[in-house]
Amino acid sequence: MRNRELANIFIKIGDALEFKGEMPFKIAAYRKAARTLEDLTEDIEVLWKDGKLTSIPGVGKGIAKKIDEYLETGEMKKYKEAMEGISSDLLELLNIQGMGPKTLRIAHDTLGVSSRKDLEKVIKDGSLASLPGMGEKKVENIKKGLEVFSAEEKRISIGIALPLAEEVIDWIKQAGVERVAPAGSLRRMRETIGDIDILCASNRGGEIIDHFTNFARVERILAKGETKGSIIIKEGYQIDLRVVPEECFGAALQYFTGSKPHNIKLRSIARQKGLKISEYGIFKGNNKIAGREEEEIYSTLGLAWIPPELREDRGEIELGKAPELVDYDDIRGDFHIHSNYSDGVNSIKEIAEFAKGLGYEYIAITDHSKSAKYANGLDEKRLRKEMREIERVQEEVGIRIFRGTEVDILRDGSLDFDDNILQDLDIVIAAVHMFPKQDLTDVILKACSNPHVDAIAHPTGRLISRRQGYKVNINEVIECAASTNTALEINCYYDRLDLSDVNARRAKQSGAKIILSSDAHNLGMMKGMRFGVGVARRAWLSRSDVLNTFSAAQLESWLKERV
DNA sequence: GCCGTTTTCGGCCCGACTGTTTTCAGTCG
Repeated sequence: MRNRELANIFIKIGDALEFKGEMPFKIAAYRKAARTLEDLTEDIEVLWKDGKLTSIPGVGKGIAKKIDEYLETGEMKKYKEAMEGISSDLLELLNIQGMGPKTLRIAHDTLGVSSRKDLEKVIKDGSLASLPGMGEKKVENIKKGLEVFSAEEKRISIGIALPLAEEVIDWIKQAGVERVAPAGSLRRMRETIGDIDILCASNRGGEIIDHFTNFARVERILAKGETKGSIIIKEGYQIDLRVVPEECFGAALQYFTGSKPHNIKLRSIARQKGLKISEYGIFKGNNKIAGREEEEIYSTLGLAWIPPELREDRGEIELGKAPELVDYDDIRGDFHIHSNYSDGVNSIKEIAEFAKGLGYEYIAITDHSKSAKYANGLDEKRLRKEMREIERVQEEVGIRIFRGTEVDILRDGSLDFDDNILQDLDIVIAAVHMFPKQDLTDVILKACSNPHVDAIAHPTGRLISRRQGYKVNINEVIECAASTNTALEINCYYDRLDLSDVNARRAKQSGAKIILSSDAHNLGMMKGMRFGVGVARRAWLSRSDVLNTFSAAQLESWLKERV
């Protein structure tokens, strides 16, 4: 899979051309192609071999030819040409807030700035401020931007951002406003969030913003005006609040939810109809014809309302109607929970009662297997004991509990338990818990092909905040899962969200079933399911793709039939 | 460089804000 590799090349070409002052639309074309490639569920090499490159949106004759050249020869003339006299260190500087292509160009040409160090130097010695069009304040902004830039990229997991946003929304509501909502990538349920965007309807902007900036954990107030406030809280996250009049709320919500490519496409549709969209509404000439409700924005353009999770310009607009997506209310159970038999903190009974309180029809208890020493993994004897306890609790609490295990996949692809005990369990999820340098694709494929394995847990092993995951060709795993009718897990723990939305969408297209699992080690973690639902929706999964929407009886027959 | 109920050329989303200017360019979302 070389999609990302090609996407990165086109991103660099875009940056390089921007630096060189090339036509903006050409630059946008490369970036659009890059983005499409990143999101593409098909393998670019397959499309290439089939001669279907130009069927990819944003890929025309020109870019197709460049992809062809690159896949054929490993090189791309256009890339070399664009990068002539330009280093990656230099292009990196374009990511600094306040530093655009024009500013970088002039700093490079007149002061020889081509790296972060150079930039720091010309800020310090005042030469940057002396350039035409520059001044002290601009330099100060770039300096601040450089500080943020240096502090590593800081995106927050949705699992941290969403509860935080809800806390802030509660605070804003105390100022006596009704309509307050998250916007931006948070509302689109992206896996990670840059800044937290919140939108509010009121005619008392200044007053609301004032109240907002008095939030308990404010560290610094960045901006405080009549319509917009911006704070940084103690944890280091930026939160922006915008206040608009009630009659603009829908338009503003649509606008600030984005994504940018989605909005661009909507606006071009509006333009074709002789309309104009802004965050204040849809206008025909000077007449506002929509804006209070978000649905109006879409319906005025002749479209059905589109769920925020889909708004990425990945075909959701052309579709004409919203696809049926799995919803949090559809979730009837949880497939991956640890009890105090291994490394969880709660008893099976506590878990069962809590699950019942969540409205679940069933859960699976899946403690670690014996090799997972660090997690107090169960040997066969303890697992048998646990199975008996599960049966008792099931009777007592009155919720279906599947007797399960999260069995370790060992280095040679064999499982940590033998068939004798696996066949006595209701559900077996298998997982890798090691991080060797070697590629684990074959190891996972072997486990996936084992008829006793019903699902592969956290298939790539990534942790959003701190590790990439093991070396694995996830597309091969997806294909294998589809062909062996083995489910793939979306692990809903906020720092995993593994599968990612892109991989989950690939899984759907391959026909693999998906399970959502909290991987809970305590009761609170069981509520993390909603983050995984976000991933599933972003992956366009419908109810029939997700086993958690099945009834207990349907599941039992699925588990029986798949072997 | 892409693309097509204004089609194979001539368009390509829109507005706010900022800081530098003295009417606007650059940057951002």
